[in-house]
Amino acid sequence: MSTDTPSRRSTGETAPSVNKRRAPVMADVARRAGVSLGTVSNVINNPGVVAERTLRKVQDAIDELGFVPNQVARSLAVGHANTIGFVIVDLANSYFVDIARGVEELADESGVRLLLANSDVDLAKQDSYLELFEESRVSGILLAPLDAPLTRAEQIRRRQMPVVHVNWPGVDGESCGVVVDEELGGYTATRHLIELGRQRLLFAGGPLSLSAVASRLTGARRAVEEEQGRVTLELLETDRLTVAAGLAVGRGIANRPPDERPDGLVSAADALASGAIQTMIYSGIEVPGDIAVIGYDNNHFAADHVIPISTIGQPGVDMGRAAAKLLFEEITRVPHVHRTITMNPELIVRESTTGRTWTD
Amino acid sequence: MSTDTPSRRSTGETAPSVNKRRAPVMADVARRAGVSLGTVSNVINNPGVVAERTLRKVQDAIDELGFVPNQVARSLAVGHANTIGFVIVDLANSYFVDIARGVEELADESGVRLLLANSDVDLAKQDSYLELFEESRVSGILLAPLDAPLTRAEQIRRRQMPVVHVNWPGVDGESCGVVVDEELGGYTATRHLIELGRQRLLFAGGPLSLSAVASRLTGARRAVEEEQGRVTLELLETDRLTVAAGLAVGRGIANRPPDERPDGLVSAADALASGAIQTMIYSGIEVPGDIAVIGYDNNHFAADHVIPISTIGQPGVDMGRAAAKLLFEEITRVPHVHRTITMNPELIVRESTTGRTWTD
DNA sequence: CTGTTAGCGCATTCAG
DNA sequence: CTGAATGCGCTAACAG
Repeated sequence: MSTDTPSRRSTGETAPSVNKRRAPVMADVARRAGVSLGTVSNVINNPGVVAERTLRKVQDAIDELGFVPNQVARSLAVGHANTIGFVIVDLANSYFVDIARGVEELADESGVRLLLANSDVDLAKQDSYLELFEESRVSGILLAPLDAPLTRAEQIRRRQMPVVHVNWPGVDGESCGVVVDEELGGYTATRHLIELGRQRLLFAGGPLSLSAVASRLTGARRAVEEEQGRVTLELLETDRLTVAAGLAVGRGIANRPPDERPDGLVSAADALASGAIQTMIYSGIEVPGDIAVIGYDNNHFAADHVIPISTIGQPGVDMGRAAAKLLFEEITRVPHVHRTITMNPELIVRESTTGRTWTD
Repeated sequence: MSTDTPSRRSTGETAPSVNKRRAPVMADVARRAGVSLGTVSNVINNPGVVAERTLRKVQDAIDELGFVPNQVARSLAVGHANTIGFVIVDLANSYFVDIARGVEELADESGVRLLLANSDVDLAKQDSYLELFEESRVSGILLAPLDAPLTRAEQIRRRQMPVVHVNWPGVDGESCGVVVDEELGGYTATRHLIELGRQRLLFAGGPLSLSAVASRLTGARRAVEEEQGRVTLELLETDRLTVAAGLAVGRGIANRPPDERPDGLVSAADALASGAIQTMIYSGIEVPGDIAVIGYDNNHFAADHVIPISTIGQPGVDMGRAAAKLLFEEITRVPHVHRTITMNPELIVRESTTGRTWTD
């Protein structure tokens, strides 16, 4: 056995082609270690079953050759990949990144690899990635879908590939999903302001065609109705849930006569709240003195705002874990009825409602 | 040929086991269409070569069976996957999401699929995903690495797997990389304030151990030195590049006597600038009247700020495209010397330096 | 404990 | 243009 570099064949090649070093395969390792192919397979997948001495011999051969097992071949042989795929509607939204983090935690614990794909709010791309994952024979697929018919996902599910939805309830009785109780979030936010004594509330957010916004509004209305007329709720629908839209909301409020302004603002998103707060402060309105403001989403910047923003936090990481758990159940065929797990949002109280600010 | 549901065998099975519907494979399609396996393969990969009539027959069989080609088997047979992998240091940073978008654009155009993995600023995870991609025999790997030795990446590269770095220069002469000229960005930002007539500048950012921050500072110093004493530059190192740190910066400025305040603030990040602007406004300092502020990164919220923030934009999408292009060159063995592509940042002028605000 | 062998599902010759 | 045969690299029996 030659001890020189294994990367170069000693058969004087006459062909002008590049001496393209073929990646070493198991057979090469077996030959070099002087054992059979099956044994090499065992040291990789079943080390406990092979003799210490053999194991070391093979390990050395692997190291010397720089052998990297071919997952593709492995997957073909075992019939599935030890991998799950996650198609995400919008990677720019930290909420989904949190979910991905949760999924990954559980995947790690289960020794499963997680592959991500960003559909970027594009149905065609979403479908394309779903197909890629199906064709790649991943063990299962997680889908944080965009607001559109999920025919491709259903099709895939019908072909026996486990698909679990995140931030979407799933098809009743046919698939699993993990969602957060948006209505409860809207209720909780509004209730918080009411308990602080606010009585003239304004709900800002939109478009209402977004089911999340609509649910939050429903929750807000329920909280107000419970007060039997002691509290009013005004609705201001916005085009989007952005800081820019929030600036406009704040401007609108500032332009009213002081006694016609709300004393509490329920904002359907932190970005909106941020914009509103910024313009209101700029206009001399005290937050929360004159108007208490609560946001929604617990975006990263909410805590670091001039006036830290009270908000409703979504348990992204926990949702990801829950979704991954459901998926693993389906993958391992653990008997379970398809269900939708609804998680509770969390009230996070900061200065935009309670009044202590960094200036104190 | 029975026309009833293809999913159920008509051979009365006596086994109690679940009637586990095996996913249809090419052979099933071939049998159903009454052609051979090779022909089915052709209609999928080489439709032009097969007769119209045969093609339709096979297509129908595929549809009826719900056949989904097995990429794993395909990859094994052809020796590689039509896929590239992108290991991203931090998905929560929109800069990298932009890069990913650029990569995907080019991948789409090339008919290559893109798989993402989030290393989440964790070296172990970064290595783990690099291994996954190598074992999965992707065509090539893109790596936006964290600030640590890239031994695993080099190892992989040495095994003939193309690896291109993004936001990292690459190993000189051995690998390719795409970076942005941070020093030029710092220079451009500072030059902008100087051209607006500002003379007492403050550079805020840190920690300086971050090479990006250090380079931006170097650029800022160069711009000031060119003025030969007409302009001064003060340095305020921060712990982090967050809104919270920016609030502190603003507070520090506000607490000074007015005549000791800078008249221009070069902030190493938009988040920092945002915090500073918010506290300064809150304290009655005019922006940009008293102090012009420029940020860095062109984060999404910079444009939607109370006072829209002038900033230095990094061409994330273009960087992604450039990196993908380099990778494809390596994959297709287009002869090319390994090189580092340095892209130029872009000055984006908004109200925090020029003075028009939404209140006008 | 180790060696042998038969597929996994598909692409790709090469004949017909 | 179509069909039969061979192999991609590995796992999983099974036999030794």
